[in-house]
Amino acid sequence: MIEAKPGASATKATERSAPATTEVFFERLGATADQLPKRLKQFADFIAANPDRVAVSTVAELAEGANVQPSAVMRFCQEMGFSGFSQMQKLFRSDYSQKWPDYATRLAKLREQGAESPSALLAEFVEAGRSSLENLMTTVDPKALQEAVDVLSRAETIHMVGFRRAFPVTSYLAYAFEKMDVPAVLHSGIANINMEHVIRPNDAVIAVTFAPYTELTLDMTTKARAMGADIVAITDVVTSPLARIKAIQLLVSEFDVGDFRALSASLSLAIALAVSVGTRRNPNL
Amino acid sequence: MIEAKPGASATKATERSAPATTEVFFERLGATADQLPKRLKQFADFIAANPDRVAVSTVAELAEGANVQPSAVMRFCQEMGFSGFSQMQKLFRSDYSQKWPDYATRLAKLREQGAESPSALLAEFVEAGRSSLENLMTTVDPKALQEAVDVLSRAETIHMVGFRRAFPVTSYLAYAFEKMDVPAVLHSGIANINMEHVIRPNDAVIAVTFAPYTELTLDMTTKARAMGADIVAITDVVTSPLARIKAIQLLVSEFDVGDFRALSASLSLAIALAVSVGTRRNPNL
DNA sequence: GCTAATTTAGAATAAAAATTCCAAAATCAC
DNA sequence: GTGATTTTGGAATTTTTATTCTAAATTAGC
Repeated sequence: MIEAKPGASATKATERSAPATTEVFFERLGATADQLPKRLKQFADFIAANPDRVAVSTVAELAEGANVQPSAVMRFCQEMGFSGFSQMQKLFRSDYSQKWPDYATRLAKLREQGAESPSALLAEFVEAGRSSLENLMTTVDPKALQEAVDVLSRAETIHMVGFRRAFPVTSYLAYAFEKMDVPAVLHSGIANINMEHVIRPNDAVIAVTFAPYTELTLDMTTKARAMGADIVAITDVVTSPLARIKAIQLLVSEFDVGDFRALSASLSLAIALAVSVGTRRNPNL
Repeated sequence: MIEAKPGASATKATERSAPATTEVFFERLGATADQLPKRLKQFADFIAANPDRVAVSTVAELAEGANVQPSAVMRFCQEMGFSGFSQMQKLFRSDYSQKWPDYATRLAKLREQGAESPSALLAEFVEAGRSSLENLMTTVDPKALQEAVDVLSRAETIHMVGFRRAFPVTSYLAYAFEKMDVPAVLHSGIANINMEHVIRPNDAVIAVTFAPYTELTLDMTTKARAMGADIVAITDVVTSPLARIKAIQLLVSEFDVGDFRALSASLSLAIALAVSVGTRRNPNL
C-alpha cells in the first residue's frame, strides 16, 4: 500500500520462513487468509477444506480442484513462506507418516550416551508398546476379526500353535480358553508332533507366527489345513507364508526395541479374540 | 477351499488386470509373494510392512527403503497387474484419505456404536493396555529395577516361576534369555516339582504371580529363598505374599477388561528386565 | 477516467520422476 | 559342466510435474 522506503514494505511481510508443522501452517493460514488476493484466498479455502489431499496430489490436481491456475498455487506456497510447492508437500507428507518412530536407533543413541539404565530401557518398551497398540486398531481388519470369531465359535476343538516368541501368545490363549471352558489344545511342539492325529476336520487352528517364521508352525498348520480344519493366523504381514493356505489373517505390526518386542499388541489381539469366542460359545459367562 | 485345478498353469499368469482396491491387492500379494524372484519378494515384504508409504513416496524412495533398484520396483508393479508404478500409486492414494480419521476418533466412533463386536472388545483391551503401560512407569521403582538387574546379572542360573496367567510372562523371559545365551530354566510346574534340587544358593528366581496367587508359585519361591537364592518378584501389589520373604518387588498394575487383562505392562516389564540383564552379562550383544 | 501498482492466466522452461532397455549375473534344465 | 532362460543392476530415455516468466487484466489511487 503506502510505499515509504525502498525495501521496507513490511505490509506484506513476505520474508517469513516456512512453517515447521502443519499445525503452525494452518494457524498462519487462518491469520492471513483474508488479506490474500482473490485467487490465493480461493485456494486457501480449498486446502483448508481438503487438507488430506495435499500430501497425495500434484500442483495441477489441486489447482483444478480449487479452480485456479497452477501458477496461483505456486504463489500461494511462496506467500506462506515455502520455497515452492514441493517443500510444502514435504511437510504434509512427513506429518502423516511421522508416527513411525524408530525405536532401534533411539535405543542405540541411548547406549552411546551411556545412560543405559534399566528404567530408560523400560521407557522405550513402554513407548513402543503404546504405539504398537495404537497401530493395532488400524492393521486388524474388523471383518477378518469377526470371521475369525465365527469360525472359532463353530469349531469342535481349538488348537493353538506357536513357538519361540509366539509361545507366550498361544499359552495365554490356552489359559483364557481353559478358564472359559472352551475345548482347546495347546501344542507344545515337544511331545505331540503327530498332530495330524488329533486335529479333526471340524476343528480350528490358531496359528501365531512372526518373521522369521518357525518351520514347525507352518508345517503343522499346513497339515491341519489339509485335514480340512479352519485356520486363524495371527501374524505380521500379508506376505506371511500362511496367506498361501487361505488362513483368516489378523495382522499385527509390533515395534521392535533392539532385537526384541514387547508383544503388547499381539497379546491384546489374542485375548480379545479369546474372550469374544468364549462369550459367544457360552453366553452366560 | 482348495483351489480348483484347471488353469493352474499360473507359473507366470502375468496377464492379470490391476487390483481394484488395496484389499484385493494385498490379498493377491499374499497369494503370490513366495513365487516371486528374490528382489521382487524383497520389495513385496517391504511394502507389506510399510503399506502407508506407497501413497506418499517416489519410486526411488521406496527402492532405497527396500534396498532394491528402481527397476525392480517397476517390475514388481507390472507383475502385480499394474501398467507401472504410477497406476499402483494412484490406487494407494485414493485409499489414503479414508485412513485419515485417526486412532482417537475411530476409537470414539467404535465406542458409541457400543456393540458387542469383537472390534469393540479389542478397542477396550487396547485402551486398557495403553493405560496400564502408562501406569507402569510410575509403579515400578527404578531402584528396585536396578537392583533386580544387579542380582540377576550375578546369578549363576536364573529360574523362572509362574503359572496360569503368569505363564506367558515367564515363557517370554525364557525365550529372551535363551536368545541372549543367559543360563535360565523355565519351571513348567509339571515335571519338575522337586525344584529344590535344581536351585542352588548362587541362583536367582524370577517369580511372577498376580492375585489370586498361585499356591505352587509361592511354595517354590519360598523354598528357593530358604536355599539362599535371590528372588525377584513381578507382582501386582505390595501386600503380595512375596513381600514376606524379602523379594525384590517390581510392581505392575494391569487394568482388567471383564475377567481378563492384556498383560501388556507385565510383558513389557519382563522384556526390559531380560534385555537389561542380557546386555549386562554379555555386553557385546 | 486515467495512471500506476497488483494480480492473474497461460505458455515456456527447468527439474524431477517414471519407465524402458540391455548387457551382465544368476539360475535352471539337462 | 554346458547352454538356455530368467533375473538383475544401472544407465538412457521419455514423461510428468514443478517452477518461472511475461503480457494481459484487474484493481486502487487520484
